Amino acid sequence: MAEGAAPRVPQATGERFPKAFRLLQRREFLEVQEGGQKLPSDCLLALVQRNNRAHSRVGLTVSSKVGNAVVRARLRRVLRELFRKRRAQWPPGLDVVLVVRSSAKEASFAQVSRAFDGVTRKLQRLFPAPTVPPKEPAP
RNA sequence: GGAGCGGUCCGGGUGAACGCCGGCCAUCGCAGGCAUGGAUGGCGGGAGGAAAGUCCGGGCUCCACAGGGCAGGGUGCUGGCUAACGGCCAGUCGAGGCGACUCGCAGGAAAGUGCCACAGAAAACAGACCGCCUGUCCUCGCAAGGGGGCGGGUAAGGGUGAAACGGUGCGGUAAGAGCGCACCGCGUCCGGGGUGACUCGGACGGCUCGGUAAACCCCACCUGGAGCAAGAGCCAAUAGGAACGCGUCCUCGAAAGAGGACAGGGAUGGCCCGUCCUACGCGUUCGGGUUGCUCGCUGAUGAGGCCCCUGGGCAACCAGGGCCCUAGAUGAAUGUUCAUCACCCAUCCCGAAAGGGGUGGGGACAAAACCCGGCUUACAGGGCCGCUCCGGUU
RNA sequence: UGGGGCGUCGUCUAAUGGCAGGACGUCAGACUUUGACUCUGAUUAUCAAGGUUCGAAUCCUUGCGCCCCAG
Repeated sequence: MAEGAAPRVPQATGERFPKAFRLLQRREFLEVQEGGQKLPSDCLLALVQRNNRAHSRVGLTVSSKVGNAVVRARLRRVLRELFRKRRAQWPPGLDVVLVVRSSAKEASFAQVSRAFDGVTRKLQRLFPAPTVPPKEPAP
């Protein structure tokens, strides 16, 4: 697991959402879930941990208790859309796992959007804009 | 017009912006030790009728070859279709409905075993509680007759039960009984029809044969196991990995070796047989566990779709021709916003009505994960076709 | 996604096809000045819908829910 060996990352600005901005390995999820801070917000639960990258990455966890495949897919897509649009408001250099609670089963786009903004505010408060990378990476 | 039955089709359309996934082409000494991946641009593609449940069947892959018997499992009216099936088509029988039509795990209970609680006299080689009839004895009574004891006949009647040993009627009898007769049921035989399930007709028997096999079982047929996280390949360094040879005994032989016998372990889902391989250790040789990546992986060399022609078949389906089509992810791609049209609901306005317009709201079930054939279950709203019954009008 | 297992009072568990039992709970009463302990009584269940059977928790079919294993 070479942290500095990332391939060329596309433009970090704009509203694109390539795979480089996402958590893709079970390892990475477990690492954040073990050592990250918990930020609850309505139907969402965010787990945050610093990474040593120039950008933040997000991973989504929607268990089968939330609903059937259609409901889960809709929530995933809505959250990805929100991350794509609001990514610029997030502090850089973070790995975030968003866990969807079962209360989101009936939630509309507006409700999920409100919960997502709650996560954004908490992130901004915990990691103010001139973020200094930590001296040693998390274990 | 009303009520209903069956079949079949659809599952909102168009456009715009920003994104996502993969394909082809081009560019980039962009990343990595390699396998391989990434970025940017262009062009075209991107969920369902059930994609679901995972209830069956098959392809495909590996298990060394996929064999025989037993056990186990599955199916169960008949004939056909199919790669196969527990599926489909046609028919038979049974049940339901006035009918269109629907439903049925629908073989065997006279091969054997088990079970049939409670109630009831009796629950399976029947039996006798009450009752009915009757013989004899005692007794009461003038008598008719009554009561009791000991016997015999009976299975019509009673009550119990899910079920009581053929049913109904007539005759018959002391009372009764298939004891006799008629019809029905049952069984056997004969004849006709049908490939067959079965059916039609006749004769005879004379009632002997309860239910339960989604109880064991019998009969007929089918059946090896696991599953794409199967499996195959690639890569730097360190092996504990892999392959090959060597087991014991006997005979022949000087030896090399040849032949025969036997034991142990393992694979073949279980057991037996058969077949195949040889554990440990030693020697020789080859090379790579894990991580990661690629292929498998999306099909034009398809069990593909349409049902448009031709032929066969009642049909399912088959043969030939024609046309059409096919997402490929792997923390897992389809979302957000807007415009507009069509549909449904509520409400308001115009209008005699038909209808027109405004505002607000609504649109189900459910998302590929190797592929295919079925089954089952879920589903807002709608289109089309055929048929049945009832009522009205001409 | 694939494979496997299980559903009985509020909880943990029993029940050869024949009245669903027990323990811990809960409630009420008794005992006690009160409480605890103890005693007595009550309460409450076969995941759902069909089918087989005289009769189903049990057998069959379909559905629903939960759990486990495999990266």
